[in-house]
Amino acid sequence: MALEHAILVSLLEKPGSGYELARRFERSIGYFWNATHQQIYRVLKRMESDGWVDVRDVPQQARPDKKEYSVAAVGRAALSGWLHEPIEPESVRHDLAVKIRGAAFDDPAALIGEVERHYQAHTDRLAHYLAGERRDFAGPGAPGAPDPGRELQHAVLRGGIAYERMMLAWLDDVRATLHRLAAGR
Amino acid sequence: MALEHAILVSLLEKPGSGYELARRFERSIGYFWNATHQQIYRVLKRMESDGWVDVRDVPQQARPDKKEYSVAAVGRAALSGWLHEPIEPESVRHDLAVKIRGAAFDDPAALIGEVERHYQAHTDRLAHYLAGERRDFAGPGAPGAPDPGRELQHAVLRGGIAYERMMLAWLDDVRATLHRLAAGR
DNA sequence: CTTGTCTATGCAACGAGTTGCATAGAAGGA
DNA sequence: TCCTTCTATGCAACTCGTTGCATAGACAAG
Repeated sequence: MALEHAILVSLLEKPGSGYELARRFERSIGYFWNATHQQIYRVLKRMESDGWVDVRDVPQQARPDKKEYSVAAVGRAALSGWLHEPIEPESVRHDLAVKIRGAAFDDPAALIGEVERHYQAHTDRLAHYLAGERRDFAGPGAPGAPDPGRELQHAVLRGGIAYERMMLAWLDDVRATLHRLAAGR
Repeated sequence: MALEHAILVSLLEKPGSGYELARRFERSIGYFWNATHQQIYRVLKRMESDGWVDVRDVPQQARPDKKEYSVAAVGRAALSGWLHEPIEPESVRHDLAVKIRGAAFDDPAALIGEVERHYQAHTDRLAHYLAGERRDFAGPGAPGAPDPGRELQHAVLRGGIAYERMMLAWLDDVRATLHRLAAGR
């Protein structure tokens, strides 16, 4: 399991509450790792009792008080340990691929709308990534030594961009295939 | 949940036992959907009691008897229903992306070996896909009307190939970034 | 001759992840 | 004024998925 490690990374980048983490997972981080607030709260509790994170009560006006979490030494060590052990071939789950193969036993043309919806969703996501890239990684970076955090975040973002572009090309291919099958019946 | 639907598609393509399904999930299908034999057996039980699949006892010599499952009318209808309802933005989980961002708080250079291992794994997978493509989709196809099943399986395979190529390019990019960071310290 | 692998199915226990619900004050729109 | 949304945390119940183990005959390698 790596949700705890994803949380550690996110908290190292910037400490925050469970709620804030959930929002980050919805936005930036959620594009390569997602989790609901329930999961995050539960895991944070465990991480706290294991001494991986420290908590600090932050009173607020005009909104509920929050608990701000930050990474403790033990958590940093745990992350380091995880980083040094190999991980394996991520298990993939592409619902759409199952649907496409399933369409052979149903009406292939009925999938065209679905594929177009996905095309649109990936177009939006790509635009969002590109906007983020322009915003955060436009200039040549600060003078002097490169900031590893910034460089690595950019590398992950470039992966997201490459993924979306690949998906768009493939979805276009799939759409053409579905049209061809619909025409040739 | 769509494991049941993945099983339906696989059984429509070819009826088989739980064991055989598990092997298919390890091989071809498993590249875009994975499941262990336990999960498959449990889900098959439920699908059977729901009338989605039919079972047939097949005695064998020199090996244990098996139960061959095939899709029943109810299962076909269930699949059709699922195919017609929209599915949503697959939740992605890229352990490696978490590791890369985490490396900023540890030693980036220590990740180079890991990235190279993944590069090798994706290279192997790409070779496997390409071999499958040559084997199954080399010729111009049977004369006359195109076979939807064949066409759609090929479209999914092209997706796998595009994915692996994208991953290889990105991993190369990541490796270069890590080298750059390791040098500039 | 023993050990290991392959086929084939399954139970039990656990951990991961989802869904529904509850609370509660502040702010903004119909 | 009422309804919804946002912030913030959490419980309870459930389903999904993984891991370890068990059985058992056939066959191949050491």
